[in-house]
Amino acid sequence: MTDGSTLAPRDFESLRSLIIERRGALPRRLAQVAKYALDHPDEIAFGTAASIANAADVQPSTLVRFAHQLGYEGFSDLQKVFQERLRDRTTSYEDRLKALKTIGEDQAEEAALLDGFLSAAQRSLQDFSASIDPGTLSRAVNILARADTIYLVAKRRSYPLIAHMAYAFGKLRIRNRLIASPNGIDPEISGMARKGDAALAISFSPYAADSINQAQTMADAGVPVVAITDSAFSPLAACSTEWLEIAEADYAGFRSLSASMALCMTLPVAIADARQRLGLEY
Amino acid sequence: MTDGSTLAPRDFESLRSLIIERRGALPRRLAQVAKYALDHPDEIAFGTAASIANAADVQPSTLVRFAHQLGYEGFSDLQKVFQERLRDRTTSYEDRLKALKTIGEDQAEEAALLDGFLSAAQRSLQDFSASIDPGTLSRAVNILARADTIYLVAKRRSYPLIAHMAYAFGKLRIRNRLIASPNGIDPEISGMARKGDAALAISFSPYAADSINQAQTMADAGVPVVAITDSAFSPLAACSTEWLEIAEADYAGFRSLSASMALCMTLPVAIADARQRLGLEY
DNA sequence: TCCATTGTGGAATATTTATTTCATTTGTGC
DNA sequence: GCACAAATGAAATAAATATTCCACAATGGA
Repeated sequence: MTDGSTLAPRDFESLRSLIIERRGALPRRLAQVAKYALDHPDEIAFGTAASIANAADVQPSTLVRFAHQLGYEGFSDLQKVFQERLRDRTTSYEDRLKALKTIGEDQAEEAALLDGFLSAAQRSLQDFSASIDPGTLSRAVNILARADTIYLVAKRRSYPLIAHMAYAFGKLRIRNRLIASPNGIDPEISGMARKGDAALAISFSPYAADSINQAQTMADAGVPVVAITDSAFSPLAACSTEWLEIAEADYAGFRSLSASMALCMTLPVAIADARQRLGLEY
Repeated sequence: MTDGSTLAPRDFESLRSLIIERRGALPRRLAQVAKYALDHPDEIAFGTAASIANAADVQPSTLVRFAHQLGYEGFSDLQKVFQERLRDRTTSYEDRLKALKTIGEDQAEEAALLDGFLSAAQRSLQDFSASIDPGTLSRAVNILARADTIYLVAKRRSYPLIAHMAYAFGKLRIRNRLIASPNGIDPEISGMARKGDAALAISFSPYAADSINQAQTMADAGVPVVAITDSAFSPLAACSTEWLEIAEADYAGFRSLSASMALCMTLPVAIADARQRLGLEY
């Protein structure tokens, strides 16, 4: 049954090549399945043998034969490859891994790590790009564009993000106040926010208590809070006026910041744009 | 079983809202499933009741109850909604642009900006991944791994990067000193570096004079300097022992930080690894 | 503190789904 | 046109997966 000489590909791209290569030599029904599989990979990933067989106008048993022909244990085994493709619809791991093999032992260690972080970053970008809701983003920008002063809250892991925003806001001449005092007066600073201002808070699990407190303080004072966080159940989402969700991929125990960073670059520019459009100048 | 008053949502977004809305009123295990479902939608789409139950640390029957609670006929019915979400997930640029066209005028503005920053980030990652030299990276890690204290230099645009490194080094218990004093004693701090220490400096064009000076000071004191910069002609490259080149793509006047950030995540982990491998403990 | 109600784990059951088997058909070389 | 091998369809079987059921635990009100 299984074609001993050929190992079944475990990634979609190799499988694709294999199918294209074999296609000509395949009997009628199997060729029909081959065509269908390449034309409707999503169907293969989600469908059942019966539903796919029906859609491709063959018998379920033909699907199993097709899988065997390519060296898989069965149809389910083949199907997994199609599913993987959707799971990490992102980076072609192969190219990367192949590249890694060509360099020396000792160097490979570091390169592999870098690779891990690069692909986590890539994954984050892709996921975020697919999940962002333009309406929420638009409303968030609108809130911040109308603020007199924007108070910036983020600690620990999120701090680099807000540090960048403080920089960008500065360059764009947008009045802002970073709540990160070396002398411990953060609560007092957040206490200065008043109606007409707005706050931008960033916090990911495990949420820094200080961030939550400061955001809450400002929310209580009637200051609209825009939050960037990683879950609908984040305490930050609870006290915010609008919140943007980002789920970053992680690697080696550190979560990527790339998607968040892209968002943090967007906001200042979008706010500056909105102000110009609305004729708001501060 | 089925809650007659509520119709089960047939699209992911509605379902998502429904889950968020109901979450508070749900019993413990069901709430646990709710959280897991929103945090790992892909798992729900592809997994089996058993595998998901295991991952979410509940019983399969709980999944069925959860589905019933929301008005579905069973878990499989609920799962379909999660699958649909992936089926028509648009990933290609064209689809994305189409999507942009279908959303409102005002919202498109912000979405387009975000899209620009996201793709600049992606480009940076790709370019960097292709251009990095594993040998240089390896040597840089080696220098830093042997340092007693690592002095960190970066201002302005590069500051978020070094801020992250200070965080990561801290978590990994790697002694470091961030040269960013609120009271203006940066020159004095960089003067403290001595043989046995090392410096890590980041600067991109236009190079901040302070960064260059401080790096130079330490280099003069015989401290090895690892630099991250954007050109072979950077003044930072001139005074460094090893330097890593990163050319970030830019958009709307702001350069991406994603590739640099990935590198900045890699270094601390790589250094910690190298120390363990070499038996160096500080 | 007790009872009633709701929630939960785990095993039993039902259902769906993949796989194998086998009789029949189709194609190919002689 | 015959014999043989390969391919195919359809049904039987095996495996997997979802669902239900029930005993027990936790919770909240009297």
